Amino acid sequence: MGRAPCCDKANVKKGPWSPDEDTKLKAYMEKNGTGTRGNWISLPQKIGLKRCGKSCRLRWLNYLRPNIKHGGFTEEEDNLICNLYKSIGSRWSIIAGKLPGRTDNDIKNYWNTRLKKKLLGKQRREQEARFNYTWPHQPFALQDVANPSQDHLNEQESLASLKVQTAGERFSYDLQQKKYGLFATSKRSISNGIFYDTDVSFTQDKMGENSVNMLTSSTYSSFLTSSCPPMTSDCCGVDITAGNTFQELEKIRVEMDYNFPQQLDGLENLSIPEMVNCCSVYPPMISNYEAFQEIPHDFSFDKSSSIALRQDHGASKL
DNA sequence: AAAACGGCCAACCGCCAGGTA
DNA sequence: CTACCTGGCGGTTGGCCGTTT
Repeated sequence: MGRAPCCDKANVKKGPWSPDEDTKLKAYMEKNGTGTRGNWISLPQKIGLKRCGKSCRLRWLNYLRPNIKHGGFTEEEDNLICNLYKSIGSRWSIIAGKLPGRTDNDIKNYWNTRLKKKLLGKQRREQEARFNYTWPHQPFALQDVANPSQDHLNEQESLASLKVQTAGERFSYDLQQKKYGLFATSKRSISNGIFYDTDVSFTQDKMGENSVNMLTSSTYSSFLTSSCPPMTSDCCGVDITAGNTFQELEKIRVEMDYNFPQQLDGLENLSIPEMVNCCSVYPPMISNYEAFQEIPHDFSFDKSSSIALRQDHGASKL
């Protein structure tokens, strides 16, 4: 049983507001203000609008109220939004609070349609300059688990024995987006030179009874070191991040394609090696704000092996 | 010329926290 | 204390419109 609707949906107008409706709402608000609790719900009836109270509130706050600015974001505003997003994420109302005359909705739209791309492009250029490396062209970072010194084996020859050594952050549950599928890593931390991607990939309650169960995993720890055991999980399943073979990943991808076709984020057309390549090093193709965080500065990129290394811990390849 | 595509943005949806009866 | 209600919020949708094919 769902919760009761806030208004009678059948008798409520939806869609764009007419000038007449705007005039009525504006006149009332300028005369009375929002006042006390309960005003929005009862307001449409008072002024003869066939609108939901929440719709009136939104229209007033985002469009009709005085001193609202639309469009024409300045460079200063761009920088402020980017910096705030990096530090607090998608807290649009708080960000809007720092930008007089801007609404959270406007800022959200502006971020999603323009600023995100702008910032990502800038970050990518900076990182390419820093590593003197062009991101999309790195070869796969593979390792023969039985013989760790043998990087770059031909995956066609021994695919089954090759394990994905790279980040795998595409396969995760995005805590920000609350979505399953191929998304940026949910949380990354570094300890003793080892990266940990905390990925809640699939859980039983969301997957449904006919789906495979996959679990919370701590990526690199699973085979790079025994000192950091994988995180525990209350459901058993398959670790779909680092440590999986390509064949295992391919199987998972097919499952995901079937169960979550909307959420593959464009990667469904890539081969598994391409997908892994896509997310093997920063910057991943992001969907949440953590991907905009600074790369730790003790991080370098080994162009010969295309593996990211922490400078003080060369043995801990990623 | 028209169909397809993609960007933009207003508006909607549903969840949640906090206030109130 | 608790159930209910409202406002606030972030994510998402859908329609409009300009551009490309």
